[in-house]
Formats: sequence, structure tokens, C-alpha cells
Amino acid sequence: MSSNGKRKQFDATENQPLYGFMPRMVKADQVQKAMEHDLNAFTKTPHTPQYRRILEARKKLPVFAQMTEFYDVFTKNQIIVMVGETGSGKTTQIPQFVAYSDLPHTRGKLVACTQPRRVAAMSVAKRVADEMDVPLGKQVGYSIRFEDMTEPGTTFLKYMTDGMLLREAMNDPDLNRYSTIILDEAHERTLATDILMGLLKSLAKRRQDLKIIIMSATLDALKFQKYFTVGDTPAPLFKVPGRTHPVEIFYTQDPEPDYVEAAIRTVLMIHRAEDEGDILLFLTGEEEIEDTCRKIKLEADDLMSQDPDSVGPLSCIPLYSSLPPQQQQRIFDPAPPRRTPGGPAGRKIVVSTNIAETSLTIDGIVYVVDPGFSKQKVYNPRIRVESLLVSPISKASAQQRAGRAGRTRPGKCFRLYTEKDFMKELEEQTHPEILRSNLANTVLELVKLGVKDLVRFDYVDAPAPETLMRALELLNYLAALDDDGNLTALGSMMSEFPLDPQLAKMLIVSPEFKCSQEILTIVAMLSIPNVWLRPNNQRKEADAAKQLLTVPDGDHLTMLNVYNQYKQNQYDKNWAWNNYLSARALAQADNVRAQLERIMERFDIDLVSMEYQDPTKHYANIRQALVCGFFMQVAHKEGEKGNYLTVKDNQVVALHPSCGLDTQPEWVIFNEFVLTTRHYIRTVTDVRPQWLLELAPQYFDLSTFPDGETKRALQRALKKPRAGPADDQRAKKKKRVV
DNA sequence: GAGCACTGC
Repeated sequence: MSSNGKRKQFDATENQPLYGFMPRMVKADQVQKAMEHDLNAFTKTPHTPQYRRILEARKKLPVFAQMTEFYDVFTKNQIIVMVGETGSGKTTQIPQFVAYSDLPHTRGKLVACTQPRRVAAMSVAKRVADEMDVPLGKQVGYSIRFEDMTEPGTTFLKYMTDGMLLREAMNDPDLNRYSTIILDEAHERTLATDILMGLLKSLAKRRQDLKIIIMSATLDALKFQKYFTVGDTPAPLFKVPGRTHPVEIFYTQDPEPDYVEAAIRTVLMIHRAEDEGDILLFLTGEEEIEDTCRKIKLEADDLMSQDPDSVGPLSCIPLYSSLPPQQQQRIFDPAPPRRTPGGPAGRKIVVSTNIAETSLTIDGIVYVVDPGFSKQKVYNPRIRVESLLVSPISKASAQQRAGRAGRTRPGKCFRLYTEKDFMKELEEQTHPEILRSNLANTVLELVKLGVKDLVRFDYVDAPAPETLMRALELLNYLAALDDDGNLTALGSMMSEFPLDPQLAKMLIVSPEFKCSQEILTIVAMLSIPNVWLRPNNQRKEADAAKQLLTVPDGDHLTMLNVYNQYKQNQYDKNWAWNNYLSARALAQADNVRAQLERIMERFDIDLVSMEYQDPTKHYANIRQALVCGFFMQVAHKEGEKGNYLTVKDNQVVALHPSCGLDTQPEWVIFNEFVLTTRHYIRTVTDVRPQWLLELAPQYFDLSTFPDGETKRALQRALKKPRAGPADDQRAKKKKRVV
């Protein structure tokens, strides 16, 4: 159907639900009538009894009252910005409204709605499938990594993660399957959403038939409206009020020197003096949270023994992402009961990281305590280091935290900073992720997407040129881009792997070293959270268990060993538990490994191992393959104090205490740079300087290498005859005895 | 002798 041709009408007979509907010219009264119809508008089958009950609840959502206005704006514009506060119903309703207008099922198209998180995509899709009275995975589905819950040809409304849509765009830059794309939670400014906004802005010009809706929180709307300006006219705004309860905000008179101490004091003050209702306290990390929970419990016990009649019982529950799901569930437990009938009410206190700001909603919270800090990722392109820093939150973030107190009834938020600091010191918005990240991955994706000039790409917020330069430099050294910045065949293949470029490179070259099976495992293990468990009261036991699995040549090899042992023990959860390993993380590694293996097969990359053919060369070959990806993350030992210097960037670093090397080798590659009390390198493997010179000659070109001890050491290595891998093993053993 | 804010492919 051409856009200016005659539009087809659907449902030719008058008694059918979509009678009189014309795509993209649909009005609210038509839709409301169709919703009331005995037959399902999209499947033409009778509704189940629950449909009507759910419909009545939907009608009470604020967004429902503005359906007329929505269709008016949607029909007249290609791109709209929508603002809907919590409880407006935008995420569930707007995509359905769009479906009634686009009628995607009649023209083989889909409506997509992106979410920053997997759980959200899944749970919203389930809810909407119920509302539309269809089975999940049929007309309504979702698509997330490892799980495609859609049926080609049937699904016309698809919830998906933003990253997933970006992946699709890499193979279909015009996103032709979609009639409308909705970017939800755009204010969170994830890397994927930011890149998608740039792509969609230019795609809108090529595809006049594509409609785009940007959904965001109030504060950001104007920025998006301006970004999506057509001619001189900013994108129109469609605004829907939320449905939350008022939250009273309190500030401190003076700045608090110690926010943790102040937080504990405030929580106990609320417990003693305020009405019934649970408390949510925001802190920055695991250790701080566990510590604070202990202190709160001690103080609460004290209070209770002093004054048992006026202070109720209290439970204190930690919440952060690395907690096992079962323990995360505890936040939904009810507050402890009164000790005596008529006695003071019990109270639940949840002490949480930012995970409770966006990802998890706890009902029944009436009091929020906000010290005003969170750990945030920062990137320093000069030394190519991404690290986490405790930093002040933004006003938008503070507002979001306060809102958590008003979900079930009017609440109170105690900010542990002054009102003046809130007004003057806090930034309006948290810096978008694109300004705080290493962009190697993103740049490779953009080049694959056909973006020629990365510096002049139309970003919502442009990253620092130096960050882009660092990314281009890395990709050039990895041979993913040629010297003119064009994508190479290797780079094109690398972009298909859901991995950092270093890891993808390693994987692709691994057959040359006859160890692709092993590198596949190592890459999978590097892609998942830490597998080592270390419970507070069993540290010694956990360390001893780790020691038994450690390979002294390098942490990468230890990871390989852990996975292989897990496999040899039939993926047994009890085996994992007995060895202080996270069964959940290991299962994830297995899942990632299978996905990567499928991509390898698609590209005909050989899956080989020489573990049994030539065990002496086995580890040496793996270490050489590692060098092919990580030759830019090398450190050289300087002096005898355990200090290392990173090559070229000259950062003083030490081996992380979790490192399993039994000696301090002269040269190591590392996976991660950790910035805490000291500079550490984590996940480290012993390598030989000859490998660096042979496998990464452009990077280790001594004629352009900065002068210094590192260069001299490389020059010495160059003069030495190359020792075979077998010799290498023997030399190592000798060293260990000494 | 020390940590893993949170996501995502």
C-alpha cells in the first residue's frame, strides 16, 4: 500500500470489530467500540470472561482518558515525545493504541516497544498479552537475549530490550519489519537507547512510513523534542499525568560529614517517632550495605531492651544485584508482627543500592532515606580506564528516589543534604552512559551500521572526541578497522559477537592456536559475573577451595579449569556449592558459551582443541591466543616490590589480591583495571615478551615505542632466542621450586 | 590482602 494511494478498509461487514478502520486514520471512539466488541479485534475469536474485567481496570488508567488526544497527535506526526509519570499506564497502553492505528497484522508489520531491562520486557509483554486476551508469544511477544518469545507472521506487538533492537538494526538498517518503534524509558539514556535515537532520527527521513514515539520522564522531554525537530518545529509533546501519592521532602539543616552514620541515625529516628510504614534507605555498595544492616540491627536491639513498650520490632534487609534471587525476594516479606497485641507495629527496612531506584519496586514503602550518593561508572580516555566512583546523584535521581515513598500512600523522604546543596550542587540529570563509557564496542557497532563519520554522527549528547579516538585506535590495532577507518572483514565478523572487541578478536583467531574450544570457555567466563563465593563467616574455607582449582600460570586458565571441572561433574549444583562457586553464574557461562558457539558455527570458525594431542603446548597456545586480544592490556614488572607498570600508559598497578599467580611474572596481560584504594589489575595471566612482539608487531613496534624500562626489556627479549613452549613450562617449574 | 552501581547484546 503506497502512502498516497487509496487506503484499504478492514472488516468489510458492519458487525465485525474493525469495521470502518483505516490504517493510521483511526479515532478513539472507533477503538473504544472495538474494545467493547464481543470478538477480539485481532483474532476474531470471542473474548474470554477475564477480558472484560481487565478492560474495566485499564479504563481507569490516566492514559485511557486521553485516547482522543493521543490519536490526534499520533495521526498527524511522524515522531512524538510522550511524557507519562509513574502509574500513567503508558508502557502497557500506548503500544496497544498504536496497534489499533497501524493494524500491523494486516500488512505483515510489527510494533516494537523497547525497554532497558530484560525483566521489564518480559513482564510487560505478559501483562499486555493478558489485556489483549491472547497467549504470550503469539500476537504479543517479547525478544531478549537468549529468549525469543515471538512467532514470525503472528506476532505484531513486540516488547524487546533496547540492545536487541540495536542488534537487529545491524542486519537491517532500515528496520523494515516495523511500522512504529517506541523507545520507552528514554530518560534513562542507556547506551543502546542513545544510539537508537540517533539511528531513528536519520531513518525517519528515509522511511516516511515509520512512526517513532519517545517515552520519557518529564524533565527530559524538552531535550528530546528539540533533538527530533523537523524543520523549525520541535517534536510535539503528548503528556499524561501519573497516579502517585504526595511525598513530603525534608532536608538537613547542615551538610552531614558522614552519610552512613547520618543514615543510620535517621532510620532509627523514623523507627522511634514516625507512624507505621516501611523504610527504604539508599546506599552505594555491597560492603557498605551489609555493614549498615549489622549496625542498624545492633542499635535497634539496644533501643528495644531500653524501651520495649514503645519501640516495635524491626527487620533490616539488604538488597543489591549480586545477591542470589532467593535473598532478593526477602524484600517482599511483610514487616515483623507486633510483639504483643496492641503493642507498637513492626517495621521493615530495606537497605539498597540504586537497584531499587529503577529495576525493583517494593510496595509498602512510606519513608525514603536518601544520602544523595551512588556508585557511577566513569571513563578516563587518557589512561583507557573505566572505573566506579561514589558520586553525588542528580536531581532527577533524587526525585525518582523520593517517588519510591509514594506508591501506596502519602510518604516522606528524608534527604541527608541541605536544600541549598540540592538546588545548587546537584546536576539536573545523571550523565548519559555514552559520556561515561569506553566506546570500543559502540564504535564498532556504529561502523557496522554504516555510520561513516563517527565524530559528526548526530548524537543526543556527543561523547568526548578523545573517547572516540581511543575506540578507533583500539579497533585499528585489532585490525577491525583499516587505517582509513573502514570496517574490515574481520571487524564485520567481530561486530556480530555480543562481546567486547578484544574478546571477539581472541575468539576468531583462536583456531590458529588450536584452542577455540578453550577460548570459547574463557570468553564466556569473562562475560559473566564473578563465580567465586566468599561468605563472610567462611572466608578461609572458600579461599582453600579456590586454591584447589587455581592454575598458577594465570587466572584465565583457572577460569577454564573451573568450567571444565563443573562440566566433568555433570553441571552439578551441589558440586558448585561445595567448591564455593556460584551455580547460577556457571549456568550463565554455559548459556553464553552455547550462544557464542552458534555464532562461531555460523561463520565456519573451527571448533578445535589440542588438550589431548599435545598437552605440553596446550596452555602456552591458549596464552598466545589471549595475547591476540589483550596485547593492549599488558603490564611489566618494575623492581622487586610487586609493582607493575602498564605498557604505554605507565600506570603503576599491583596484582589484585584475588589473583592466583604463584609468582610475579615479568610480563602479564590483564582483563580489568580496578581503581580502589590502590590501582589493581584483575584476572591476570603470565605471558612471554616474544609473543607480544610476534603477535602484535604494530603495537609493539620498538621504533615508535616510548623510551623507558619497558622498551629496554622488550629489546632484551628480542635478542634472546625464542624458547619453545615446553621450555617455558620447565623454566616456570624451576622458578617455583626456588 | 581486597571487592562487584546497574544494565545490555
